[in-house]
Amino acid sequence: MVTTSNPDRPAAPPAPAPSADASRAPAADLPYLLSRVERYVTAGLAAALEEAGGRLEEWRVLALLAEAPGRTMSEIAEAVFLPAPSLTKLVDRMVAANLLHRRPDPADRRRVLVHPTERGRAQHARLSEAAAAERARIESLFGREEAALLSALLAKAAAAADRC
Amino acid sequence: MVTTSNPDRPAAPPAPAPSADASRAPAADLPYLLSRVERYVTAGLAAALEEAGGRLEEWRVLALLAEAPGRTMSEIAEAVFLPAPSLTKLVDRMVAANLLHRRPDPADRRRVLVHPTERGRAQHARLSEAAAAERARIESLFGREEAALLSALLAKAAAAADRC
DNA sequence: CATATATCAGCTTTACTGAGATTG
DNA sequence: CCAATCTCAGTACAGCTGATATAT
Repeated sequence: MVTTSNPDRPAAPPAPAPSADASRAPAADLPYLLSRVERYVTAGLAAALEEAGGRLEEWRVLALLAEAPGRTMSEIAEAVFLPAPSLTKLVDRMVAANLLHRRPDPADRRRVLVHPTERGRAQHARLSEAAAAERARIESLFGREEAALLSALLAKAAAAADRC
Repeated sequence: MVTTSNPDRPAAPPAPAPSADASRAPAADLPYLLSRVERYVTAGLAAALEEAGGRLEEWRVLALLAEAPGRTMSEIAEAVFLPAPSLTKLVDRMVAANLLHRRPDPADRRRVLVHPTERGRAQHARLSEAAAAERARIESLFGREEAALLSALLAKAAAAADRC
């Protein structure tokens, strides 16, 4: 060990400061916890979808269009957390795979409306099974009531963020 | 093009299905809401830190080491959500900027223990001011009680995930 | 000898940026 | 003429994978 006369050791590694105010500690603040839980949940969902033969972003696009077909590229990009150029490439691939097709918006021909194909809907149904199973696993892990409360709080937070 | 008699139009774009069970809708499920709120909060935090002259990952490393200096690369990587090779490069840059220094672990010389320098601690203090201001903004936007409840639920969820 | 830690190196993917084309 | 939408091209950065060096 030697300890090398190092003055930088105010806390033990496993339990840093349980008595002090936890609002200062990175492990307890809201942004950090959000990132940590989001990473865990998203990684699990991505793994479940991968095992079912799809990708997370692909499933998000299909789920959005299953809910309401005919969205513009801008709307889709915002909803699936992708920058516009990245979404263009993703949709290119999904069109090539016969999961989507593009159609110019008759009301504003600058826009392109994206629709799922028959195969896209089938893929969405297949992937949604895997997603539902994973969601059930997460809810059971977190606790049904806690998960429901968490969703409600996050929905309120998202709405507040949308209002700016 | 050619309209091609396409039967793909089951729902209207603006209000898809307000009466049906919302558990199926992507906009209401836990993984999606987590990602959405996490993106918003993280983007705001990153912007605040950028304005204060730092980067998000850099601040996370400094905050972790302020709490408990002398962590290994593996521990840091896990805590700041970076793959090991990326963290190596980040620590390289921070060492070059005189924010950190590496020291071989005397107890296990495969390991490297990373410590903040004086300048690193000063940078951490500076960035933490910006982070605290942004956190206060978020808590006020979400509501103090809601934010506190959200943090508590996320902490429980993170603990459950850690237990596997 | 097998395992763990950290780094390196090559490849791939993605994001970012600014430009261009089309339409409103 | 200006703004908005989408796409494209070029650059830079990050991630992934496997390999390497060192130490346990």
